Amino acid sequence: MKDKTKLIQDIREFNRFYTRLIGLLDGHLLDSDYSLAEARILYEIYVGKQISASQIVATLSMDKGYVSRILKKFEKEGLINKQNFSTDARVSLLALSEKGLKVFHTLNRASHDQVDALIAPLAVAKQKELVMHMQQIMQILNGSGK
Amino acid sequence: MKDKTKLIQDIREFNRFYTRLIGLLDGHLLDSDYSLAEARILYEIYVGKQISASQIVATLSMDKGYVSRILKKFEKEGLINKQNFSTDARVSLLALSEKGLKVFHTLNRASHDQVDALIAPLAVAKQKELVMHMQQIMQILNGSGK
DNA sequence: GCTGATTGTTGTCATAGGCAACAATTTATG
DNA sequence: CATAAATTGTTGCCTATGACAACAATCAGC
Repeated sequence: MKDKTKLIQDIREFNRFYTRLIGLLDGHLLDSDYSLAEARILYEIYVGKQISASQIVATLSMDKGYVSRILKKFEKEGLINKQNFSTDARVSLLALSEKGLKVFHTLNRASHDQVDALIAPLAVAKQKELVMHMQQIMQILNGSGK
Repeated sequence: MKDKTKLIQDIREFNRFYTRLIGLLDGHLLDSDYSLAEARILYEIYVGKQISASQIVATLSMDKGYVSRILKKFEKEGLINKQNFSTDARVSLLALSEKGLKVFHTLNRASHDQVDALIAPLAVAKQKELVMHMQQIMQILNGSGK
């Protein structure tokens, strides 16, 4: 069982590597008016279509007070619409407004371009290999690539 | 060139996946007395053996004022030793003290155990596959797996 | 020797974001 | 059915995070 330690060390090396990479991507991205947390929440609302605050809290592992404040800000800026959830009066279902969609697309484009620049130097075959490895990792770690 | 967009989307999905994963690992880890930034700096000093503050700033992409303060705290707590660098009076070379090593090993062990728990459910063959994919990704992205 | 770059320190400040108390509601349990 | 326990979301409070700029000391190049 000695080389289990080696495996773990290798994984942690990758974690450090990817922490740095994501840090660079996210960091440069944030010349926008929105924080990383805000961008992630915006993304969750976008894909969730009709999503509750507690779902966002769960999937992003964020503090519910923090999320509540950000959502309030979004609402004040007119980025989201709230809608009552039929069977539970405590929850509202959130969706992006037109303006919210515009902001999302702006951030989305910037993030897209970041990744584009990252893989631009690679041959297309390498790019495909890269994605394949990523999907394999997701599949191994949680049993689903999607 | 339509499927370059698809590739980029897949990469970004992996980035979100791994952001969440690292967030969970790091988050749970921080029941310690040290912040994530402090742990990362401690790690850099550990592997760098004799490392300067500016090197830490460069490799971790952190603000130099921020790093300076953390190093001052480390020094006050007796975690590191400073040593004059022969050919440049501005820089000090940093190394972990005995106490610093102890703290590092504590954090290191906790981080190790986190990863251990993560891969524990997997068959050994799957664990090896996982590491292989990670190393491939590092190699593709920066031309070196180490 | 002077000018510009580099290393590190410090002051200042905005914000991020955790924690706990709370009201409103829903669910479970007797 | 009534009461207890759990859940959703809001808010107050507070500390740590971490950016930015000004600065002194030193170093490198012309």
